[in-house]
Amino acid sequence: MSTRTPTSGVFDTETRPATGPRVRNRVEVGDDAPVSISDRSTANRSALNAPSKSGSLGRQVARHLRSRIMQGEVSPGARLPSETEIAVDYGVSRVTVRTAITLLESQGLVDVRHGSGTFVSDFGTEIKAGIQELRSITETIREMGFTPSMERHKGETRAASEHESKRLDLMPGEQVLDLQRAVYADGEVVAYSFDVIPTKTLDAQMLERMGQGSVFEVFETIGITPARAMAELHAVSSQEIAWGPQKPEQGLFLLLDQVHFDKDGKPFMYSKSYFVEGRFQFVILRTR
Amino acid sequence: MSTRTPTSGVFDTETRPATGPRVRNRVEVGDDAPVSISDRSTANRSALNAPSKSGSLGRQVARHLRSRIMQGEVSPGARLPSETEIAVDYGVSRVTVRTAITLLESQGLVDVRHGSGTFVSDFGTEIKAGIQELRSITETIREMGFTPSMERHKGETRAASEHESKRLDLMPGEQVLDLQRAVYADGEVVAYSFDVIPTKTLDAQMLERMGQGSVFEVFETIGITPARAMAELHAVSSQEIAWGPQKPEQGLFLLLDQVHFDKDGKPFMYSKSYFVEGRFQFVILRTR
DNA sequence: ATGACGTAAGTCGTCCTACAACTTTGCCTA
DNA sequence: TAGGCAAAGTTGTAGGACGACTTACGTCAT
Repeated sequence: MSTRTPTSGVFDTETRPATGPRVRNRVEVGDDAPVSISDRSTANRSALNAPSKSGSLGRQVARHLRSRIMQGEVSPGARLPSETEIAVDYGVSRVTVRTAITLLESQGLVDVRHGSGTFVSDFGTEIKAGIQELRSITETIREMGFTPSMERHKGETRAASEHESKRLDLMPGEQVLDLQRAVYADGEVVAYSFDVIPTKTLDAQMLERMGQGSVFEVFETIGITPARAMAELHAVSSQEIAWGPQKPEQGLFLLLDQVHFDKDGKPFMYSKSYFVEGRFQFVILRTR
Repeated sequence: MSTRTPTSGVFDTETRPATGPRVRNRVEVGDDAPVSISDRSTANRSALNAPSKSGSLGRQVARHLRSRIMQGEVSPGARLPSETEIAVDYGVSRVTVRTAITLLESQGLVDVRHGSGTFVSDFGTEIKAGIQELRSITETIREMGFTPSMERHKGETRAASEHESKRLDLMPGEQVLDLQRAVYADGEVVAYSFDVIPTKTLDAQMLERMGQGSVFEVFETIGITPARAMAELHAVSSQEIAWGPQKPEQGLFLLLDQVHFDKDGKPFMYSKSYFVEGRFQFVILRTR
């Protein structure tokens, strides 16, 4: 056996913080001969069924490992089980585990050291507000522990401008939904959002719902899944952007100018998000 | 043989745009038995020696593939050679090629489709100024096709401020090198760089060289390799930042406020880079 | 001639086994 | 006690094999 006894079982580390009750998943695999050293073996194979059905096996494992790390099952700086252990745990090959870990490493979440092990990055868990991960503003606000809300300032259909139709790959003069909203976190305005959405793929009912809740939720109901976004960053100083009683005095914003693409590479939304400087912290983990 | 003849040899694709003269790398390996079907075999194995000596083999291959893609050897949307072909070409195993491609995929540079092939992302090549990849400003400028240059405005040692010593994990009052420089691209100022470097790990000679060329090159000579940077983004409007004849009038900047860490997680530099709004395009590819 | 279908080839995804390179620990020796 | 050596553990790379998926092409019935 190990002479170092670093981490023995299924993600329990010596420096583990107070974690919630470990959910033991029933083993319902049954295809390969179970190694079954004791109870704790191929325990997480079944866990890959639930919400992470999509994508390759490696991606599924990556997603699952990621959520476990984010939930604090392993404290930053602590070592993960060896690749072999994880492979046995999930009932997959070591190759699959490696692709998963490579993915996590490229996201800056873990730190792989040759001959030593894979460690949870010291920052890793802080990057929740990171830009590079594609998630909606409200989602990000919620993850940061605030309560997000929206106020619709404008919502009408009009012809797309030349610039917009170029970005969205539209014919000139095509109709778009012009959505202007203020984004709040705990009642304080943090951003002004200007979204432009082609109406050709939407019916009247959809148009109405767009104004209300999360835009992305509506897209999901019609089978459009955001896969990528091409974003530009700019500093903007202007009095023409904000409105309302909480309009910031100095008019200084960080602009996220981006086009959203679905999984087929088709653009489906063009949005300009003006973040009030100082109210919203953008953190990026840059890696080699 | 292939009945489809998609791409045959070493990265030549049917839809390739007008690329510059293909630089054929001399084969100067000599350690492993050359397969040598003709000229075009294990051609790129040697290419991994030159500037990309560091990191695992997979990373080296990734770096090399990346530069080839960036140079336009394959046009966006076109297919890369199969993993097997690339493996033979570089004289490495398919496993290594896969880790390389996984890396490129996570950076949004390529798009892997099961059963079909690996394709260069439509955006991919536009991300040259991407933030998430950790590279020096001068390096980025050079990759964009401009000629970078620097002008040192200030370079003196002083005691670290409280804020700086907190970021750099220093004792209060410790000495730091305060470096203030203007960054030019083709003679036009694009950024103002404020770097703070603890002097305890540097001797007098190093301090002098810091002001001259690339800061990162000096760090490399003393064995410090930048591995990560934790960056914050801000919009700044101020007249106190720039200097010189090209000082921008409106004083609007995009601030990249970042701490650099080496591979051991130790901070070794704190820098504020003020990019003149409009002169430098920040593009981020956001992925799920 | 044309359209649907099956087939075959190509490519990525996963698995297995083995070994090399590296790191850490701990014991052994001088 | 200090130094070095050996062993065990871990990640990196290799080679071969097969499954899953995609695409092009030829065949066959209409």
